Amino acid sequence: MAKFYITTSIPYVNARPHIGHALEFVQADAIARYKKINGHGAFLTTGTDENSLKSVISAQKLGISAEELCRSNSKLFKDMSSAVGLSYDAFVRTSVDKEHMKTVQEFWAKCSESGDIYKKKYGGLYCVGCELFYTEGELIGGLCPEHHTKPEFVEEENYFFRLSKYEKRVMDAIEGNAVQILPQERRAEVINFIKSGLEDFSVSRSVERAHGWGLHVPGDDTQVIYVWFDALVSYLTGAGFSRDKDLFRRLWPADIHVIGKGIVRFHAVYWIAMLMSAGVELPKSILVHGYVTVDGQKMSKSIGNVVDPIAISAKYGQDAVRYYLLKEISTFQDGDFSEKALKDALNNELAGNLGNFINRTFTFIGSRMGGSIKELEMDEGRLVIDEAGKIAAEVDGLMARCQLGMALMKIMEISNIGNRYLQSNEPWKLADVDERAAREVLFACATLCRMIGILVYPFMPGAAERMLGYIGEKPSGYGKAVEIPASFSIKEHGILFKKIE
RNA sequence: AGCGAGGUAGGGUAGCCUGGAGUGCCCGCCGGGCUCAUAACCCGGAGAUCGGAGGUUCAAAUCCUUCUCUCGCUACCA
Repeated sequence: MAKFYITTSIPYVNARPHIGHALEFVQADAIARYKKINGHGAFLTTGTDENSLKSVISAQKLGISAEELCRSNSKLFKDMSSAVGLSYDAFVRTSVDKEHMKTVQEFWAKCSESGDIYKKKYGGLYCVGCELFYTEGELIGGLCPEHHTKPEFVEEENYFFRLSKYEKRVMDAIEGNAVQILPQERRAEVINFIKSGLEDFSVSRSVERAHGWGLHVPGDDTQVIYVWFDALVSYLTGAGFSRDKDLFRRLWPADIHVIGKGIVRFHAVYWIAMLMSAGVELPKSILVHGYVTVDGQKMSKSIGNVVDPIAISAKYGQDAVRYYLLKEISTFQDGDFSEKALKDALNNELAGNLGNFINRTFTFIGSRMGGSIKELEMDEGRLVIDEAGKIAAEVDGLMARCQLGMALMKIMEISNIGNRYLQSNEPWKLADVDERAAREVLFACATLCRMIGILVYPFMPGAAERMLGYIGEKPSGYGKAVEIPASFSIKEHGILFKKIE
């Protein structure tokens, strides 16, 4: 049975979800839905990363327990998932999910059995205020960039992971595209990084330094597992690593990890080596998106321009937000979010162009054709359908390469073709002179509407379902998009996208 | 500093690999048309020395060299 396993990264819970998180969720979801609808039995895992020291510190600042902070913020991420329509199959909460804890410890044990985990003294410049180690380069004038105090040298015995041992094998996996990294620039970055040599890294912290928060190292109560080691393993947890061996065998290896550019190394180097060590198959690809600015500025609390995806979805609708994120923001590069641009996209492109095309077609069939229309010999209509069909094929090709924005742009072209076709043939005039010719135009337009509905489903599932519902259909595989139905019978239809303001 | 990516009309992009009239798309702007439709839609127009300079070529946004500017990565940091 075909399968497709896809993951999002699991966000930290020390802050609320922002539009950047939404971008990643929506990208992953669009790919997952595309696969699902085309018969690939997609399975999507997401979750929240809760075992970080930052959870404790943020909770302290708020005067609540870490458990409470994790619970409430994790819920916000779940809320955001429904707000943007992320159709996940597993949601891993790393601090409460028993399966996850079990998986992490099993995974740790496997790496340990391979002889890749050992104890070593680790010393570094430690800022008591931040409760973090800093590298020389991060300090400003030898002082902590946050607190402007001089960090002290602290030594601690930690467990280390033998990353160095896997240098060559990781390089081979990346260079040989056993693990494919998209886009190419990121792949080059990773290769460059590996070339500079891989050093072992610390995979545990003392319980004191972690404030007792986090998962214990198996057989050592004085140490907790480093958050990265823990968070990455959530991908296995979601797939059923220790819960359901059959499921795991079917799902793993992951087909795509969708991540942000800031965490490429952890996935493309650390994670790959960890999996090698544990004797688990490698993920097939890693899709790296960029960061989102807001009105041209970096999002930050101090500027106060952090965009809340839940609120924005409530205001403009899930489909419009998904449309904007997927089309206006490049799949791979940084992009900008502005509420004005979102509103313009909704009003002009979704309502004006797409929604209006659907509406004028179906309304006309309703008022002049008695609500239904049968296939007939077509001449120009056939050409128009073929032209749109070519675009549909291109969309499929773009999706296969995860070119989401381009694919969506192509779909919108079909709506353009439809509007143009209507305008140049004027069926509202034609119907009085040549009823058959008018029917041909409308039949072709209805075919385009259906095509759009099927193609657009991964991007805007809600709108697609409504669109197809007007003709009594449900979303289906892309192969069906180019079929020409024997007839259309228009059910009641409403306004697909309402303009705002 | 090293490595990587990029600089195309007011803004955002595609085209570059596999040279062939600046070719396309979205937003914005100007003019016209239409009235089936969500004051939507359609057509036309203005606006670019395709970052600068050299070179290869009958021909360069596209290939080569160089300069310049922007951005990313350079280890324990979501």
